[in-house]
Amino acid sequence: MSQQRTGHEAGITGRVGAVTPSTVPDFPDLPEATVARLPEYLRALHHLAETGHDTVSSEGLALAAGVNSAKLRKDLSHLGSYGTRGVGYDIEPLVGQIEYILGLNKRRAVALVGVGNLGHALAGYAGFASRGFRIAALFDADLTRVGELINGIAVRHIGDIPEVVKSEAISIAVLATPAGAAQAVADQLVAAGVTSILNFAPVVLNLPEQVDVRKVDLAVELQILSFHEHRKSARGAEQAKAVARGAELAKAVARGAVNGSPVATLGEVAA
Amino acid sequence: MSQQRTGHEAGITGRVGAVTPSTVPDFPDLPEATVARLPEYLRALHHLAETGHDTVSSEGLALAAGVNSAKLRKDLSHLGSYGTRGVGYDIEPLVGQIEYILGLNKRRAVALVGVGNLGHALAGYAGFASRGFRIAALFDADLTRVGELINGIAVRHIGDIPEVVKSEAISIAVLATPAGAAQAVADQLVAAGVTSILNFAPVVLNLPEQVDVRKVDLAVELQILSFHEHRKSARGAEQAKAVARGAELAKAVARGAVNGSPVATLGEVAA
DNA sequence: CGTTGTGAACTGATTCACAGCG
DNA sequence: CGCTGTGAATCAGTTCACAACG
Repeated sequence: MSQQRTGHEAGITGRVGAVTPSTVPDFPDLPEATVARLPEYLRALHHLAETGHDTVSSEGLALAAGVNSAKLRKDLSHLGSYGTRGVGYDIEPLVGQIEYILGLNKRRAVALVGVGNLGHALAGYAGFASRGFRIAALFDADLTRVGELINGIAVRHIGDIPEVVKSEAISIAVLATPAGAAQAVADQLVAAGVTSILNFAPVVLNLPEQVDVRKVDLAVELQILSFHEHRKSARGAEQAKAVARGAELAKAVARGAVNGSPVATLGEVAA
Repeated sequence: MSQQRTGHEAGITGRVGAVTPSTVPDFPDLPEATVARLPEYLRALHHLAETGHDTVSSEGLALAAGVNSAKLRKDLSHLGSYGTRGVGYDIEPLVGQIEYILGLNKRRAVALVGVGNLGHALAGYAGFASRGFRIAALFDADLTRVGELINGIAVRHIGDIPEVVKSEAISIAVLATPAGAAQAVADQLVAAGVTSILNFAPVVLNLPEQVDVRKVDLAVELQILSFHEHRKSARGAEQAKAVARGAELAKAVARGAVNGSPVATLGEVAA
C-alpha cells in the first residue's frame, strides 16, 4: 500500500531519494521534513522579492516562513550553499534552486476529479495557477455536470480519464469526490498513469506503493484544534492557580502548553 | 508568536499537556503525533461500526487508518486500555474515549471568515457538520456579500466579529480570506476571544502563543507532490538499471523510494 | 563584525520483539 | 493460542553553540 501522508504526520520517516548509495547529480537527498518546508520558504522568498529585497538573513527568512533560523539554515544547507557569511542569502538564485528542486520549472498539468462543493472551489482556486500548476482537466461521475464550464474548462465524464490523462500527460491528480467513490476513481487514475494524488476524500486509499498520496482532511484539522481547545479548558483550573502566582509564571505555562516544550513544572518555577 | 502547525510538520515536538507534574485527571499527556492521528482512528472506527463490527484488532484498525499496527497500539495505549488480549479493541467504548479526548462531546461552534471561492465551499462542506462542528457564523469584508444566505446562515460583516463571537461563544475560526487580509482578520478574531484558527490563507500568522494555529496551504501540498514527481523522473535512469536486474529488486527499490526507509542499497540486494 | 554552515547533543517518534494476559 | 501492551533499540529531526569565513 502506498504511504499515506496525512499532512500532519509527525514521524515522516526517511530521506527522500536515498535509493542508490551515490546521489543522482543535481538531485540531493533531502529529509522529508525539509521537503515539506521548501514550499513555505519559496512563498516567503517570493514575497520578499516583491517587496524589494535582494538578500535576506536566515533570521529574516525564518521569521517570514514561521520557523526558527537554525532549522532554516540546516534546511538550506541541504540544497547547497546559497548564502554569504556576514550577509545572508541571495534571494534570486535561492528561488531558482528551490523551484528547480520542487520541479516547478515547467508548469505541471493537474487533473481534478469531483466537481462538487469543494471540487468546484478547488477548480477555481487561483493559488494553483499562480504557484506552478495548471488545471488541465476536470472530471465528474455525474452526467448532469458533464459539459459544464468552470474557469473556461469543460467538465468531462470520468470514463474519459484514460484518454485525457494520456493526451495531456497528467501525472498529478486532485481527488475531491465523495468518500464512497474515492478508491475506485483513484484506481482508474493510477491505471491511466497518474503517480501522485492529493486526496480530499475522507478515506485511506489503497494504492501501489510507487504512487505518492497526500491526504488533506478538513474535518481532521478542526478536530485537532478541538483537542487543543478541550485541553485548554480542562487545564483552566490549573492555569488559574498558576496565574495567581504571577505573570511570569503564567507566561511560562502558556508557552509550555502551546509549544509542549518542557519549560517548567509548577513546582520548579515556584521553588 | 504562536506555533504554526503547517499540517506536514515533521518534528512536531513535545507532549501536549505536560504543564503540571501530575496529569489532570482524565486528561492524559499525549504526544502531538498521536493527537494528529486520533481523528483518523475515529473515522476508521465509525466506518467499522457502521459496517457491523463490534470489535477490531490492532492490525485491522491500523489497516483502515493507514498506519502500522505497532504505532496504533502505542497510540491507543496512551489513552488507557481499551483492548482485550487475544481479541482486539471494543469499538464503542474506544470511539467514546477518542471523542472525549478530542473534545467532540459537545458540538463546537466555528466561525468562518472569507466567503470567496474557497470559503463558500467550506461553508457548505458537509464533513464539518457530520464530524462534530457547527458553522455558527460567516463573515466577509465585502459589503456586497453581506446578507447573502449560505446553507441557511447569513453572511455578516467582519465588523460584527466581536459581537457575534461573544454571543455565540465561538473559540475556533476558519480563515479563508485573501492573503493580504488574513493577519488583520486574525488579530480581530483573537481580540474577540478566538483561541484556535485554521488558516487557509497563504501567509504565516503572527499571533500570541496561546493561540493554536493550523495552516492548510493547498498549493504547498501540490508542490510537495511535484517534488516527488520531479524526483521520480530524475531517477528514471537509475530505476531502469535496477529493473533490469530483476523484478524483486525493482520492488525493493520502489519501496525504498516511497517509504524512504533504508531498505537496501542496490549493492546489498544484488549481493 | 555579523552571519552562515555544521558537528554534536538532545528530543521525540517509530519500530522491534516479546512478555503477559484473556 | 492470539493479540495487546510495552520496554528497549533505533531512527529522524531539532536545537545548540561555535568555528569558519566574507
